[in-house]
Amino acid sequence: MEYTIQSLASLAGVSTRTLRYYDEIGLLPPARINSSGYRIYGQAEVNQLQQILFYRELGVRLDKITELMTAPSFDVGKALEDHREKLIEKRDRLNLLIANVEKSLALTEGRTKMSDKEKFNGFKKKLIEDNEKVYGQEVRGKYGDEAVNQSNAKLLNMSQEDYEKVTKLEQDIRTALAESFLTGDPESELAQKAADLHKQWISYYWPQYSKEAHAGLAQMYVADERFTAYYDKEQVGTAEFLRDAILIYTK
Amino acid sequence: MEYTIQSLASLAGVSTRTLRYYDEIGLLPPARINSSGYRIYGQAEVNQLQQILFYRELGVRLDKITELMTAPSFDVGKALEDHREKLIEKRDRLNLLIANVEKSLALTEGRTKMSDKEKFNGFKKKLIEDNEKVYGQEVRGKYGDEAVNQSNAKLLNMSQEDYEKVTKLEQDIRTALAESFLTGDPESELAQKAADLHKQWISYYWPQYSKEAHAGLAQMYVADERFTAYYDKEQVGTAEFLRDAILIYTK
DNA sequence: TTTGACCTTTACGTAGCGTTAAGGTGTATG
DNA sequence: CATACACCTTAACGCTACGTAAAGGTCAAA
Repeated sequence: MEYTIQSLASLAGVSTRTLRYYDEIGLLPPARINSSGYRIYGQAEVNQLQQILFYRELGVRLDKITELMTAPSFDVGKALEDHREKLIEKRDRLNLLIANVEKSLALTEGRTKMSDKEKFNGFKKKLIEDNEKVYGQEVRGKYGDEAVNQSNAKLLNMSQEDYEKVTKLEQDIRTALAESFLTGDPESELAQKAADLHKQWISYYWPQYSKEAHAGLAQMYVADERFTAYYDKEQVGTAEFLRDAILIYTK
Repeated sequence: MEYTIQSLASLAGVSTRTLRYYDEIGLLPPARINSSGYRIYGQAEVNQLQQILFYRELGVRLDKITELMTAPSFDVGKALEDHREKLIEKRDRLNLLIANVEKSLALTEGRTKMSDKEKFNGFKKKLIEDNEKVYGQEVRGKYGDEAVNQSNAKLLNMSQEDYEKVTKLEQDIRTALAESFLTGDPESELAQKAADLHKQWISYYWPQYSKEAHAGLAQMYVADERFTAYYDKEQVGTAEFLRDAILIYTK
């Protein structure tokens, strides 16, 4: 299949000016020039353009792309794998930004607090600076990075202060629960304190607190074995006890 | 908290040149100038800068940003919601690109075929062209409040029949989730199906279903490591993916 | 008092095109 | 046949969002 400049441009979603410019700088010369001086592109150019657009999407400068693609060691398969990795990183960054915007929304509604540092989560793009390392060199970390990335994402989104509070709340809940469980009375002051702590705790994670949802979660603490196992770890029956305390609390 | 130009720059991950330029074009003048002529930024400027960076991330031109943010009708909450929407669109585009690169990889290995048109999937960005529509206009569809489900409270004790249904639902969710995760797109039909199945599932436990509570639970799926561990057991990132799917589902 | 990390303004440079302008080519239609 | 019209060409200037000096004030610590 052969393409004129416009047909290739509209195929790829770029302007004809862009294609002429890429020709001008030697990044993507057409396969041939016909008798009227028209640029004619072929299959190889289609594939090269795709490569170029991947690099461009990742913020690589055009002269760098030229350098990379004209190198004798250029390996399409390897390049594609690099693209994949970088695109996933970029998506992760976007996920951070989305988490950021969501927390900022909660902030405007007074549902949470946010440190100034948090407000710029996801914006700092070492990504582009790192392009040289990634595309210039061979070595890269393994896929384990992704797991680390994602687990960090949730912590990053929480200020250090918040994180400490949440951790302390978890501890307090466990203590209050263990003690009040001994009384056997979910209406007792201590059991209700545990329920209240629990409310505070979920308030860190939920966009807005409601009694119904809290009660619903309590039901699930018994229905869902994941929870049951967690709460009953020390003492069988604790999950059920907490559920009862919360049901009373939210009544 | 007050910031000098450099402290704000490093906080936000931009250059001091950028901040001076933003001052120069009237996009972000400092809160005040001290006796030595230094720019001093305050809390309001921190928040404005965050807004600016969101717009910039989405490819909005600086003069347009100035125009938007100095308008008397500018509403931070509304802007943030727009950001969220556009960021999600951008992430969707990235997911397309990732799918594209993966298919291209398969192509180089001779495992598949690919039309020239497919090769540019995800590159065409109507995104930026649409910015005016999204940011230029005021009116946005307000998501209509769904009539509250006034059904009776669910009984904790399930019938044998219910139990089987619930067990099957759990299995279905896992399957739908695992499959849709591969697409990487929480808006995909399959991912939304998973979210719907999840709704049915919690409806067995909750006294009444509400979108807010559902969304809240979704948040917790990422925030609470018990859930995260459960969903990420087979595939890291699944909890996050489910959260995104539910957040879209409940929007 | 000197160092060195800050800050200032001014000004020129740049990447990656967008946008005319002035003109040639190809073909379908009156 | 001509003429309209959608294509193509080169040339050249313009633009955005800064990067990068250069030349010089400010300020806390040594």
